[in-house]
Amino acid sequence: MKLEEVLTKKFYNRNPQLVAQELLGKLIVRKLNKTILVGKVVETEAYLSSGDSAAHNFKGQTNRNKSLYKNAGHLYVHSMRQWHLVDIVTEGVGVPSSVLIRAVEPLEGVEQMKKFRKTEDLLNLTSGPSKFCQAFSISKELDGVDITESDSELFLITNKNISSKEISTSGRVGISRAKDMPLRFWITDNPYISR
DNA sequence: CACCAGATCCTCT
DNA sequence: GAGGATCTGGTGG
Repeated sequence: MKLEEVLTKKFYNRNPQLVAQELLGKLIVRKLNKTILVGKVVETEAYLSSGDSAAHNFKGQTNRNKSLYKNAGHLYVHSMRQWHLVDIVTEGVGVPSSVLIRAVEPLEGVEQMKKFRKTEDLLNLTSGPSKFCQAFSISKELDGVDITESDSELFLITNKNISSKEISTSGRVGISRAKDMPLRFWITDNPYISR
């Protein structure tokens, strides 16, 4: 059995609450021309396919959110003011649910991340959804990309499992509607959590 | 075409 | 903890 495996469509093709929790502790790998960046996922949020007024699909499909309607394991990259945010699509084609990557712990390629972020502060490199996108050079070019192949520009691999006892939960942050749904998950006491 | 909301970040108090 | 910077897509006239 291999120690590391690329997370497959099967992994992502489940409800977003479950995927959001199971993504914690997984390694996210970004392949660039000359560098490989690796981080450990430490904070996520789930967005639901229906009944979730904070989700971008709440009012139906538009040009902006069309990637959410793709199959499990595609990226949905959108812009927030001058920044970017990235979700991984969960569940099947036409079911627009996803998991937002809110924070990771930098593991490899830290020097490159510092350049992208224009800071030397390790704790400030990836401790927020747009900080992470900056550090990992994620922008609209990756919108709609399939990340279930090991030759993807971005993919996730298995890692030591996080037990449910190490996971904390709260309402999602930075949104004005559906604030109270307990859909934010993070690894308790990890120093790279946002806010 | 104008308006506005928004899954953020950064710099001060 | 508050306020400003600053950009893009959606909606309506």
